[in-house]
Amino acid sequence: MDSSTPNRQASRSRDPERTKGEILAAALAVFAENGYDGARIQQISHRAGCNPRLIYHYFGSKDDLYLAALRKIYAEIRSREEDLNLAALAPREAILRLAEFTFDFFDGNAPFVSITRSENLLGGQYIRQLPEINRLSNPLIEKIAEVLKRGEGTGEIRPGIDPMQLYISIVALSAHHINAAHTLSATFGTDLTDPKWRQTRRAHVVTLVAAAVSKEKSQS
Amino acid sequence: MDSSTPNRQASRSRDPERTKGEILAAALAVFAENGYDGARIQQISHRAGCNPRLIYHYFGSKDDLYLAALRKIYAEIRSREEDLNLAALAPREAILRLAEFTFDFFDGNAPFVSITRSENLLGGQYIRQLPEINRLSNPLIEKIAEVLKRGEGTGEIRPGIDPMQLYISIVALSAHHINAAHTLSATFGTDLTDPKWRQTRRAHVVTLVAAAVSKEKSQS
DNA sequence: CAAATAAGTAAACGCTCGTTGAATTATAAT
DNA sequence: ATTATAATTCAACGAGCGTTTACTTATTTG
Repeated sequence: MDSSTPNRQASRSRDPERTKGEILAAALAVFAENGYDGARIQQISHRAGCNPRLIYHYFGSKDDLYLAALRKIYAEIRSREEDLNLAALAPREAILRLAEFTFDFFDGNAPFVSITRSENLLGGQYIRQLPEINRLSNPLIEKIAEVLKRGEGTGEIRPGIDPMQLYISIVALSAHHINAAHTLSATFGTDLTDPKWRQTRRAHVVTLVAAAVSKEKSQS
Repeated sequence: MDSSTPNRQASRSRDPERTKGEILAAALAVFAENGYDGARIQQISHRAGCNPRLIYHYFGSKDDLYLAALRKIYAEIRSREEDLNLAALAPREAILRLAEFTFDFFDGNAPFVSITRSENLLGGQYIRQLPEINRLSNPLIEKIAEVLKRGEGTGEIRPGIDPMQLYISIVALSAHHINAAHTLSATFGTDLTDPKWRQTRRAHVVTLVAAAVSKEKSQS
């Protein structure tokens, strides 16, 4: 009706895909900043610039939205993982490249680290509903195993290193100072979020990994 | 016993110290299991076997109770830290002992790991109110620095290792598989909470730290 | 013993938040 | 245009939870 123009704010243009995407992106940010329990539906909808009702229209519930966010960040990791071409590198170089890649990935993806933290706080009850994550992660371990085996053959790499243990160690060294940045910063009186500190940390981690996998020269 | 002297013998129904202690212990467990937001006052009081009102009677608010729990777990770490006598050990042995100690400490203190996780999720807003934690942690770094310096002198330890970076690495290697047990278990299809796996992990971490700090034999 | 004080209880208030019913408006098809 | 469909909005419900008021009961003190 043109007789009574509603004076309310101009309504959103209709673009379900964009709205859906904006909700998911906002959810990712809010869940990352506040965790599952701390995140507010209102906050997410506000950040997405939409009505709270739309979240239920498109995603059903807070749980399902969280699941979608979880699925998204792991999909992103998966796609990045494929960029790694470990088989084409010399064994020792491959491990170092993996360490650098992993460090930089976490360093530039605070939401991933945060949501992972939240999910672990919840006892993994949501990630357990996403069986595809397991299927997509095993190939990486196999690639690492292949690199280690190759390195043992050439004598570059100390034998007996378990690929999954090594990868978890690389993840640990790359993620924990982000995961526990606030408590560690308070504990040691140093700002672990400072880019300079992160740079120093990166060098330390790479050096440590290099020393850990390199074969020692005939310890007598 | 003199009947006129105030006797501290506990009466079943009235024992403020015991009640206070039970509330704090219950709070620790519940905060650890559910995080700050997920923890329920009712749940804590039920676990403590007391009326919810008593939590406010003794601690004031949920925030203050959480602060008390946070203070308690760090006090426990502090007291255990003192058991370490790094200066009395050979440099390389001292580092390995520190790694073992740290690993075992986290392995046996799930509440500490969990509450630390919760605190980081909250942006460190509570630990920032406990400045004593910093004062009590710096001595450890200084001890590590002394050990590393000594090790450089004897040639046992590779020069140039930063003590805080090393300690954070040890913490990372010891804590991350606990912190992220659920997501990593789901990701790799392996139960990281299994005691056998933890045993394997322990050996891997110690070996890795040993290789990382040991001086390489004249790499040309 | 009587008064004072502290421990412990019962019940509800007020607010927040996830969620939903139902109306409204824009877009697409007939 | 008319109709159908789906996107969007509005307002409110109902449950849960931190917190508080007011009360009861035990212990201590003079």
